[in-house]
Order: sequence, then C-alpha cells, then structure tokens
Amino acid sequence: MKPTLRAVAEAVGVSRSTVSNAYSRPDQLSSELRERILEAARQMGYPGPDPTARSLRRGFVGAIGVLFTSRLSYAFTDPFAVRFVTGVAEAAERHDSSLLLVPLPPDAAGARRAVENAAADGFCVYCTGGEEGILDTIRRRGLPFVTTSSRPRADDRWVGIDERAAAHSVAAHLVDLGHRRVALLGHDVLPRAETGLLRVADVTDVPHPTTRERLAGFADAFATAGMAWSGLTVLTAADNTRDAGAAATRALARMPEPPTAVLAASDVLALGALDALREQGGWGPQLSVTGFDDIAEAATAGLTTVRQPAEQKGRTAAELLLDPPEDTRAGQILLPTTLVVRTTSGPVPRS
Amino acid sequence: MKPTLRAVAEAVGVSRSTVSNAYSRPDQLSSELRERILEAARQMGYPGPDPTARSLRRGFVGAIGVLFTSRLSYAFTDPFAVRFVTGVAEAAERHDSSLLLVPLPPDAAGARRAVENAAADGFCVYCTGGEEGILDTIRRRGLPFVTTSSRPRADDRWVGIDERAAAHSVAAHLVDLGHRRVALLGHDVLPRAETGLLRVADVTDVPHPTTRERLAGFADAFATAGMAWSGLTVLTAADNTRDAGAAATRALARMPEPPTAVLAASDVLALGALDALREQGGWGPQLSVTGFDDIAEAATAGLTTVRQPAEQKGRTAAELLLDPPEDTRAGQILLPTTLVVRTTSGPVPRS
DNA sequence: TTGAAAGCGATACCAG
DNA sequence: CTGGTATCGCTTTCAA
Repeated sequence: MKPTLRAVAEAVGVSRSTVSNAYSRPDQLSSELRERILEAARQMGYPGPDPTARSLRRGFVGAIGVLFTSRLSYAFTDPFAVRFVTGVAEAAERHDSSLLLVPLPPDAAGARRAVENAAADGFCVYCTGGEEGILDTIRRRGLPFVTTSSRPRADDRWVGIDERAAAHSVAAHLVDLGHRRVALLGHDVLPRAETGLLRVADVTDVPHPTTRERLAGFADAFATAGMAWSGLTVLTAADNTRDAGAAATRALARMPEPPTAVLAASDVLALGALDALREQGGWGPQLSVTGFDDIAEAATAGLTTVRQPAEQKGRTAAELLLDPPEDTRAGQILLPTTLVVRTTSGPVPRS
Repeated sequence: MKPTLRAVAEAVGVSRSTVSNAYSRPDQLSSELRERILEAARQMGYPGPDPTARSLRRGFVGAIGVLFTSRLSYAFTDPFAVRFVTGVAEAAERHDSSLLLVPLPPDAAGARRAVENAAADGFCVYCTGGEEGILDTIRRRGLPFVTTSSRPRADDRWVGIDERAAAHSVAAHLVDLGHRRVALLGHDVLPRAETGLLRVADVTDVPHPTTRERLAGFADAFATAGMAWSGLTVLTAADNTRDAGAAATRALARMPEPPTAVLAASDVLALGALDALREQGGWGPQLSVTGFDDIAEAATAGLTTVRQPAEQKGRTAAELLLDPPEDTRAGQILLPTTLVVRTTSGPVPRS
C-alpha cells in the first residue's frame, strides 16, 4: 500500500493541510517545517499528491485533449496531422499542460463515451466527420473546445483555412494551364470506403467535410471557367493514404480518354497518384498532379500544392483553448494558404 | 453549475448507487428503470459520470503515459518517434486506453514533477537520457512502466534492439567497402549541445545513451578491423535534426584530409549530412553516408541504413505494459535489426 | 433489485 | 503560520 498524504501528516505530527501546503503552497509554512515534511515523505516513499485526487478537488486536470475521428495509427499516417499535433504540443507545453490523444471510435455511441471519459480540461477537435454530435457532447460536459471543422457555429472557437477558396486556387492554376479533362482525387467521397472512379454527377453528400469543401472548391474553378461538368471524373480513395491514392489512380488506365490532370484533396493522395503514374511508365510528364497541404515530402517530390500552415494551425488551436481572447469575435481565426507551384503541374501536352 | 450524479438520483427519486449502476453496470437494474434514469439525465444535461471522480474511486485512469525527454515539438521532428508513438497508440486503442503524451523538462526536478503529476496507469519511456531518476520516480508511484533505454535492470520491462551490434553492422559494411577515414556523426555527443568536430579520443561520457551505444558499436567495427583510432573523427550535431546534421557536416570541408564516409547515428542526421554534401557540390559520389533507423525518407533518399521496427517497438512496449507476460523473463524483448544497403554507400574512391 | 454508508486522496476556507 | 472541517463526484460492498 502506497503511503498517502494523511500518513505523512500523521508521521510528522501535523495536519493534512500543512502537508498539502508543503507541496502546493510553499509560502504557507516555514521552510524549516516544509523541509521536515518533505524529508519524512521521502523516507516513507510518498510520491507526492495523487494527480487524480488533486484534479478532482481542484476541478481541473492539466491536460488538453486532442480528438481524432480515426484510429491514431491511421491519423499519424498523414504528416499533416503529425504537424498539427506538434503545434498543439508546443502551445500546451508553454502552458504546462499535457496532451491527451483521444481517438474516437467510428460509431456515434462509442465516440460519445470516449469524449465523456476523457480526463481533459478542453479539446482541440481535429478534422472530424460527423462532428456535430461530438461537439454537443463536449458542450454538455461544459468544457471549452476549438474546432478545425469547416463549419463552425458563430460562437464556437475555430481555426482553419478557407478550404474552398484554397482548393479553387489550385484548380484555377490547372485551368490556366489549359487542362480541361481533369480527375478529382479524394477519400471519403462516398459514404462507404471504396476505390474507384465516378462521374462527378454521381457525387453528392460527400461524408468527409474537408473533402467535400475541397472538391467543391475544385468544381468552382471549373464552373468559373465555363467548363462542362462532363470533363470531370472523381477518383475515390479508400482512405487518406498514399497507397489508397495510388490504387484509386490506377483506375485511370482503363479510361478511353484519360484526364490530363489529377487534382488531389491531399498531398498524401497526390503522392500516391504519382506512384501509380510512375509505375505505369511514361505517363508522368503528360499528366499534371496537384496536392493539398504542402507536407515535407511534397517539396522533395516537386509536387504542386496548396500550403497551409500546419504547426501554426495546431498552435493557434491550443492557444485559443488555453487563453481565449476577451472578444468572442476574435475566437475564429482564418489562416492563410498559398499556392505552391512546383514541377508536377504543367501545360496540357499537345496530342 | 453542471448537474451531478447526485442531482439525477434525487430527480428520479432513486439512490446514487442506482444511477451509477445505470451507467457502469446495466445488468444491476431493470432496463426500464435504467431507461428512466438515462432519460432524466439527458433532460437535465448530465454528461455522465465525471472521469476524474471515477478514476479516483476506481483507482485507475484509462490512459497510458508516453514519456519524452524533450519537448514534443522536437521529438516529433524525428519520424522515428512518430512511428513509435503510432505503435503505442495502436496497442492502446486495442485496450481502450488513451494516450497521455508527457514531455519532460530538462531539469531533474521538473522532470520528476511531470512524472508525479501525470494521470496515467503506467508509462512507456521513450528514449531518455538521465533515465534512472525518472524510472525511480515512476517506481515510487508504484506504477508499471516499459523502458526502451539501452540498459534495463534485470527486473524492468524493456523493449529494444541491440544498439551496439546494429551500429556495428553498418560500420562493418563501410570497413568492408574499404573506408578507413571515417567521420562519426551524432547528437548529444557532448554534455552541452554543440556543433563541430572532435577527435574521437576526446569523446568520453557521451550523455545520450543511445548515441553512446551507437558510437560504441561503430568504434567496435573499426577496432575489429584493426583500424587506428586516429582515422576517426566525430561530428557533433546540436540536436537530432536534419539541419543540425547538415551544420555539423559542413565542418568536414575544412579538413585537410576529409573522411571518405560519414556514419550517422540517425537517419535524420544522415539526411542532413547528405544535404550538406549536396550543397557543397560534387562531393557527393566520393563520400559514403549511412544512417540509422530506416525512416520513410531514407528509402527515397537511397540512404544505406540500419532498419529497426519502429511501430513494432511502440506496439510491443504498450503491450508489455497493458498485459504483462506471466513470466518475468519474458518482459524483455529484443527486436531484430537489418542492414539495408542502398545507394549512398559505396567503395572508397581511388584518389 | 435497490439503497445506505463509507470512503478514494486531496484541497480550501476560515478561524485560531 | 497552522489545523479543523467540509467537500470534490463517484463507486462499492453489504444488508435489506
């Protein structure tokens, strides 16, 4: 049996409060007494106040939760997620807060339980489909949160980018280069995970909100250019991984009139597309490929993409959580994005 | 004021135990009563049992802690660390456990406090210098842990690789290729972070245990080959980052008789070395560079390196923690490593 | 099935 | 500066 604070108090012959003070408020007792208490504690093997008990009493935990809608092992597959967490961690450390990583099971009930059971003082909600239910659960707990979802309520704290405009910018880049037959590559395009090829008209109710926004942004650009929907194809990747991107892209090989460009909803998918093209031989130079996020590997691969500030997004989210601005209206922060043109995009080849 | 379990009990007109059971032991009451309780709770906005209070009472938290000796934002700079955490996460999810990421401040007292305050049921200790003090703190708390340090006590749970032998294997590879003038590149080679060049004789008491083991392994290989110490140079990087690796490597340019190979203690450093060489022009092909870990970018860069199973290391650590083997002796698990020869290592150029 | 009572281990207020 | 007292919010025998 581990000794408790009480045991220490009895051993030294002082009250529990005094022992507690020795740990948490050194200024409340003589340093001599404090030393005597600490020494006795050491002797007895008392490890200091129990974190859980202390949290209960104090009413706060000292940790912020980061909510993921997927298994962590999957989330970390995307360097963008890692950088986001890194940013959160940075801010959390500055506030002496630890990080509780909470993966949410896919079923609503499980997700609710996970949120209800998470010992945290607040949450950063990363990239969530089916978000509303989760936010409600957090609200019920009366805890603060910051979301990165694409559709915050007016009074929610939020940090994000203009997904649609950003997506628009890459797509417009391709249009300017002359591309007219284009494939959109995204994951969670359909309610069920699937790999393959769709006509754009068949795509409605994209479940993943970010994918939805990005696809919409792509489509906007084509609409603006007065291009026919029929020039668009949608490739659906089973998930947001390089392999899935490659798998989905292979479907292009079977098309009679293949597109001249692949617009991916993330860099991870775009790199996969590049893999698939490379593997199919000479196809590469004829085809433009663009990504989204600008992860480190994008630079190496020469991928044209949209940059969004990953660490900053995480950092800002955590800061918004840990010291909220006075003014509520300052609680929604829009981060800038940049189109980064590299070598994977170019003019349409003459045929 | 959030409603409590007690308030729900009063509202429904049952005892607190019954409400508690409605949440945690559905089989202890009629499903009809249970429904009534849950419904009332919903009405009142009761978010379910408070996680902290529950933890205190039950005596466990439902989270495992991962201890880092550095800021998380720095740790995540190394893809190897990310993959390790991913592995831990995988196992944790299977056991319905969340992950508490705990960065340890550099000072011993701060580190102790961080460990004492972490609300976790046990710890995976990732890559730690000054480890012993930390392990002692965990022991005092009476919590289980798994370490990945290089020198476990006989009765500690441990997962790792034979650092020294693995390092030996790459070094031997270079020796076989004919290299005799070699630079060892590591971080935390000196007690203070520093960038630069040392003679190998000056290197004693390397503070970072992993770096120490790896350098020792490198040295072994040269000793075995009967090579003189004097052929060895040590490059010290300020930290384990690509940039620091590059910076340290630039020191080579000033050497009258530069080495023919750079043996790095991690892939991150090795990639930095490659950067530096590339930047100095034609140097590349003349010089062999090797890494350690086999992160994803190593493959892309064609880096010769030693592969260790990153995710598996994390997964195994968490499993060892979450369901410990009956037999204590099964608590120490040695993972295999492989020498992966790619294109950055080759025979010594004739001069 | 249900409920009463006894904590889990600590902190904070307030009087001395 | 020190100590008594009342919680924090829930779980868990154990008896009814």
